Amino acid sequence: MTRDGERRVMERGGVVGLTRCERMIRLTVLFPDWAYKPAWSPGSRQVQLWHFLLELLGRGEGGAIGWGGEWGEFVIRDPERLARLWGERKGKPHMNYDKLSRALRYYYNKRILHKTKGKRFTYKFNFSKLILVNYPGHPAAPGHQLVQSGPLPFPLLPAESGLPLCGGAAVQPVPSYPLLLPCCLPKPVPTPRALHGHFPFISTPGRPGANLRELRESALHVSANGWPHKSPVGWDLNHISRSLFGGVKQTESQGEERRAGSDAQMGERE
DNA sequence: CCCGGAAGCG
DNA sequence: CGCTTCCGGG
Repeated sequence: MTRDGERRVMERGGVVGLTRCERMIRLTVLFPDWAYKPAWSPGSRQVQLWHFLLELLGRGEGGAIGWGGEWGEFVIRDPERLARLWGERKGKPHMNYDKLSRALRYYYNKRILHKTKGKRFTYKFNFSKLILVNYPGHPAAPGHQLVQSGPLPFPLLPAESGLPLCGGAAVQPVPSYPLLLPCCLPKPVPTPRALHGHFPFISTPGRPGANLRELRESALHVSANGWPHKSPVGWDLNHISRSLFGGVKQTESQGEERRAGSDAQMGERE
């Protein structure tokens, strides 16, 4: 005997027999498979550093790196060891923390990371720029590898409310319909001003039992696996990557750097 | 430690 | 493009 609405809510969406809490926690980060293809295989790109970091963080890789502090904050406990692991992954045997941290600093402009000042070896993910896939089912979508699952200290925020839906120890109540969808903003954005600084998520209209796949495809032009189509014209991962991270050189010549509120609350603000 | 410019590489 | 390497400066 179960509480109504707590179980079997989203079978069509891919969730079978999970409680609401389980669904809420079973948020998953998926990376495209090119991130794990060896560098020499055709059509592959190298793993990026932030992939690697999330991978280690998700595994609870003891010692070298771990979550700490606020949501999205992580501490590098053993910098040289982390650098060694990173160097092994990239085939750069002379990697060290000095070089790795330079790579991290390049993420500042791209707004993937920023530094939490005062705390040594402590950085913070800007999750509003990361592609997260709310994929509640166990098997990873075809073409993907599961790199992290389980409780995430991710500050997942619905685009409109700005309230955290799920985060680490303190889990907030969550609606019983699909939470978030991966949002890779299409290239011709109708209202760039309104979307500027928003989270790369779209929350569903609150239809219980709504079909995730339908919503994804209709609203976001992504395939069933949650990632965008490799459409003939410029809608592949290169463009996604550019539209999310690229082209943010941000010359502060005008002092017009003020971003629209929603992004600032997880980015610049403390 | 942390920051970013500069150059170079695949 | 996403680092890697190197480095002067704070």
